[in-house]
Amino acid sequence: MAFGAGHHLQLIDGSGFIFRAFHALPPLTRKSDGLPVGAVSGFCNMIFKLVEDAKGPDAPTHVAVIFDHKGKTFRSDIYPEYKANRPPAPEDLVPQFGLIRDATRAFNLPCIEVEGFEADDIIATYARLAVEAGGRATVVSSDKDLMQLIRPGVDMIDPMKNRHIGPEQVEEKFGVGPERVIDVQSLAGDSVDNIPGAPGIGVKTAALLINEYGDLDALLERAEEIKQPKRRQTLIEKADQIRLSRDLVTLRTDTPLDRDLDSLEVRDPEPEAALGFLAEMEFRTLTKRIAEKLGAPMPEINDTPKALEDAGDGAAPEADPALTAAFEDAVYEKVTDAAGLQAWLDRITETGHVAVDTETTGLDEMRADLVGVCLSVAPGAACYVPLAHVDGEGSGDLFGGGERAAGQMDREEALAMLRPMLEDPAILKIGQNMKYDWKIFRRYGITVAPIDDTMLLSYAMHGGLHRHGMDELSERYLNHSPIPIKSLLGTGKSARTFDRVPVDEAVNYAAEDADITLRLWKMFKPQLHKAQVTRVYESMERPLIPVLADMEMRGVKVDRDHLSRMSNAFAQKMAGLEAEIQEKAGRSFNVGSPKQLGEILFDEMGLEGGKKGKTGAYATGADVLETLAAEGHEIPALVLDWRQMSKLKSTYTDALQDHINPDTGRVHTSYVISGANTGRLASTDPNLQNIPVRTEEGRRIREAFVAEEGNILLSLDYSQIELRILAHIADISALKEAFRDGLDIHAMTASEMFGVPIEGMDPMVRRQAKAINFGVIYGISAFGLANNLRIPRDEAKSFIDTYFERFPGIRTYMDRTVEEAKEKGYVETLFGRRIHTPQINAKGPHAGFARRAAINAPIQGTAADIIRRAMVRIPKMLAERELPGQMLLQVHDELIFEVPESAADALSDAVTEVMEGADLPVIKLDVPLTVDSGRGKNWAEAH
DNA sequence: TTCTTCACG
DNA sequence: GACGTACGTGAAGAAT
Repeated sequence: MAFGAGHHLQLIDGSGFIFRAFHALPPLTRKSDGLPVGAVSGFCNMIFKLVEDAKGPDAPTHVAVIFDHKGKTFRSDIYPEYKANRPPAPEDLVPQFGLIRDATRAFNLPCIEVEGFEADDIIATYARLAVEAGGRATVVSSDKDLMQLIRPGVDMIDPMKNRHIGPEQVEEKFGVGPERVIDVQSLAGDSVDNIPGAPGIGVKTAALLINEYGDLDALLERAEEIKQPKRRQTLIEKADQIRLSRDLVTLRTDTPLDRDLDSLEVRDPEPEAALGFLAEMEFRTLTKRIAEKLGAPMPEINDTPKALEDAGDGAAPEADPALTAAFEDAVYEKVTDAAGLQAWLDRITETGHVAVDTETTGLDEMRADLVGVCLSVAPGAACYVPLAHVDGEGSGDLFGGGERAAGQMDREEALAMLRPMLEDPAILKIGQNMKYDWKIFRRYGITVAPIDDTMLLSYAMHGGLHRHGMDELSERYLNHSPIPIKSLLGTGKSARTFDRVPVDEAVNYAAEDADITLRLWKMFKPQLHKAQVTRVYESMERPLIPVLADMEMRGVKVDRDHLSRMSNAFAQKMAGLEAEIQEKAGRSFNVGSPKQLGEILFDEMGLEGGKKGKTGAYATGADVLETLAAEGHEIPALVLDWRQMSKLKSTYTDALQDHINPDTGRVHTSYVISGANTGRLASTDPNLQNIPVRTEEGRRIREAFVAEEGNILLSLDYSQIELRILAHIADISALKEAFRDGLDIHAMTASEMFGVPIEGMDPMVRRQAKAINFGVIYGISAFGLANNLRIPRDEAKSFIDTYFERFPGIRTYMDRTVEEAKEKGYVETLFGRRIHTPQINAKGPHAGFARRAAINAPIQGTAADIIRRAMVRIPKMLAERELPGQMLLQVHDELIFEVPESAADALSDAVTEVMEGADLPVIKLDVPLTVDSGRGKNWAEAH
């Protein structure tokens, strides 16, 4: 039945409630892990009360919970300063935004937001629609801005005070009736929202004037008649500003809406979902009350403080049988037409979340084409939408094949249908390695949001225990081995691309991936809080996806000719060296073969110092060859030269040319968010985090990384960030002071250790101190230091002893960290990232590795966290300040930007500010973070 | 597929 | 007492 007379729409101002409840209610945290849930609790109580009260003739027949969409609204376009002086949301409130949306869905209530509009506009629009349809509406809010909506058919309830707001209350507040509220607000302005109004006129005066002249237009027209000179002048001079204020305070009643009134019909809550959520929040009383009300059994609540629980033994958590059961029984549907797809979209709207997976023609997101899309809404319930399969089994050649396969939707039509769902802020899109799918959709003009990523959920919770690929996660947590992609595509020469896989074969593989992703999400998401890594995931993993995707899609311009010229030069030099080496060796052999080289040097030539490794081959690494060269042998020195040329040519000057995208002329790397255990990123295809810099010849490769015409490359890097973090974590006051005073940290260390003055210090002494400083970060050992400094081991040991004597805090830190790892099974960064250390209690040589890794992880990991935090903030900041220029690359402690020359100074200052403050507000380091910068037409100049 | 080597922070 | 080590990565080429 269509919404109309007799129907009653309840519009709940979700966003308004969040802020009011957060500030009005005492702080409340979840017992097991300290997650702030005060506003969530208040919200659930309110919802419960509304449901309770909703009996009898006044009961709402339709209901919706409305939220502000994040980001700017149309009001900022009219007036850029609108809400510009709003401070960011309190740290404890941020995680509750998402939780309250979760709560809404758990209670089976529609959760509505619209990009570019405020919740108030949506409420105003629905209220208008309800009245026009002959029904009525009740606004549930404490926000005075909504009082302008009150009229016959539109009521208001204050959920905080639990009282009705009618014309009398409005009169009390504004001195006028609801229909004149806009006029008063336009004059009085609002300092919270930064609405200017008429200077010097507050609500009292505004009401007086409006009551005297009837309405705002009349007042402005007859402003000359005002007796008080000051007031008169203001109203005449500021008429435009007052009209602008009116545009800002007037709520829009034409907000574009995805859902019509009928779709908001009241649905009964599903006890399982609602109680499950409440139990997860550990609201004992409320869970009990609602369980009774719904006539459902009280779920078990485990609120044992996490610290008391045995954690991190590496064992897989017990799986919910619903998630692991019966992959064989799953029925995967092939969607071939619009009606079929619409049915799935309807299911998704109802569920509020969906697992999404794309199938493409290749692994390079910048070049691969979309072949199909899979969707899953529940375990075992998934579909595949084939879009671009071609016929012709095994005929990727010139003849036959290439015909579009039958029974597929048109790609544009399907994407047009999927787009609203993929961009709907109220529908969560879940992916495994979502950055990949995000980029694919982005190339078709769709920006997927909001998103969750099972790979990153696993990374946040299980970092260090195992890798986070889908096959691994599925086997480990779902006890199911997915269909290998190779069984469809084949391997080697006979491999085909996914579009050549027959549709019916593709359905099961593709849909299974979406199914697995959904099951993993259902298992992982509720565990996030218990693992106490919600903040890590929410602030350093999830928001990084679009940031990195943008960087990768932008790419960096590379000068092919420069690389090509270098390749030729290297080829010539190598040929010369090769001839010389073979001549001196007396026979020809493969200079690139360590095995053959070892045999030449140590067997045929009989050089000393040949050591065989565990595979029985001689070691011929650079350190071995350097020792031999220093003894005066020619071949090792020549081989070292040859190796350098060979490395630079094959890995860089040749390979980078192949990575230049023909469409963009730029190189697009991929960052692996979950690649490194410590929280660092990894860069692949190509790796742009190991472009040479340490040798003169290698550095010239950086000249090939250039800025577009009129732009420059800007490099900003953290100075000594890991040592600063060490100084903070280990609380070494001498180091902290040195950093605060901007001293040369290695010289200072040497001075402290050896009692020599910094002035006129022997560079060798400083070098040794530097090696020790770095060694400490790596979990120092006498052997390693001796190797690095090429000094006897006992000498290295005495250095270390001296160091520990002078800085006893370092040893305390190392012992404490190893102890923590043994006890808990993980170590933590300052921002709460957990790195598991499953090998820490091992015996044998493994133990040493694990020990040093545990010592290093909090230091390297904290540095990685800091730059991640900066990277998440930078694009927002650049957009807010309207600074041109873009972030291109990250190299662990360095960010590289491309920026118009004219904006370089401004961008450099702004980014430096963000980077240097990236530890705030979660923690405040005892040492300053400092950022150095460089710039130039190419990366060599910028570094 | 595994090992060795070497590029980076 | 011997083992065999600096931490974290990815790519190329040879060997298996």
